[in-house]
Amino acid sequence: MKTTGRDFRELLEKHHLKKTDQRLDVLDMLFSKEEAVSQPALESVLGEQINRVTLYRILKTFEEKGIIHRIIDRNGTANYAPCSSACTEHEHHDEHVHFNCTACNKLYCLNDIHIPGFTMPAGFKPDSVNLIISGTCRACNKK
Amino acid sequence: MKTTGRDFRELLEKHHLKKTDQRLDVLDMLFSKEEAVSQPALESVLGEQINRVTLYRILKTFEEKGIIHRIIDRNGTANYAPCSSACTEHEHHDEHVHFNCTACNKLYCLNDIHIPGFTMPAGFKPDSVNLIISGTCRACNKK
DNA sequence: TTAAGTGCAAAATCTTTGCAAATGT
DNA sequence: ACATTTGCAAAGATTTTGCACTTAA
Repeated sequence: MKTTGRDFRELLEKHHLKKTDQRLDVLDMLFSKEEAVSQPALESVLGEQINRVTLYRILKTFEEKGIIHRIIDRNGTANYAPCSSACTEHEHHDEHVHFNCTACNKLYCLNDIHIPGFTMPAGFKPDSVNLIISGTCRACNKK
Repeated sequence: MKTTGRDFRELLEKHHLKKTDQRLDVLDMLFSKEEAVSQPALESVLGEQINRVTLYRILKTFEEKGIIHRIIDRNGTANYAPCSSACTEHEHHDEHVHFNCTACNKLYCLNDIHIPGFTMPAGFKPDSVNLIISGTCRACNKK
């Protein structure tokens, strides 16, 4: 069940979730990568160990608890990545930029890029900003 | 078939597409609104007149020709809106900001808001930027 | 022990594909 | 007339739901 150095038991405990092997596997996969992981990727890697339906439910639970956040890429596919520590059950703060590679389709979290404020037209009240830059990533540009 | 003042026949002609009633209906609906129209909305309004499969194909064709562009909203649902005149069959230039209302779920094109440039990490080559601001829109804030 | 979590089957959607019939030019 | 476009049926994919079984606490 646990394969990386990190232990996620206390993370689950903090959110009053039971520490099942399936949940630990999902956390293991999501926290071990630099980039966000697509739902299809999660399915193909964890498919042997976790039922597809269970995976849906785990991802939904984690998102509601503020453990991970969902980013829809330019194809409409769901991708998941760990939340910053500022996220709570009630509000997500993931206002960083994402980079979606048009070649390999990977979705990176660019935590260092700052999103500027925008002046909205009268009557529009902004809550959050979602910014995805498409292009070719470091790995693909080397090929 | 044609219900608004505008006639889209020459638009279709320009792109070497046949002027069918179904296509004119879709153009009619997309060009008559300030905001982008979701695929479900298109289906429910045009469902009597246009087969669901045909709608998929029309939207795909229009997008490929650079007549409309697709915006995936925060739920992963496809929305469509007319392209700016700068769009061609080969390249889309729709780098404006979209506003997705969390109450009514409408997706507005905010053509006046400028997207700034971003400094990318080494190795990442950006092609396009997709920026969606979520919040409550003018209409919903009045309620 | 028992509430929470999982797996399976099946339903409900969503999207694509193949082909025959209809339509625009 | 003929290539394009549409509609239907059906396949494929994705997501949700109900319920019985299992497991963590």
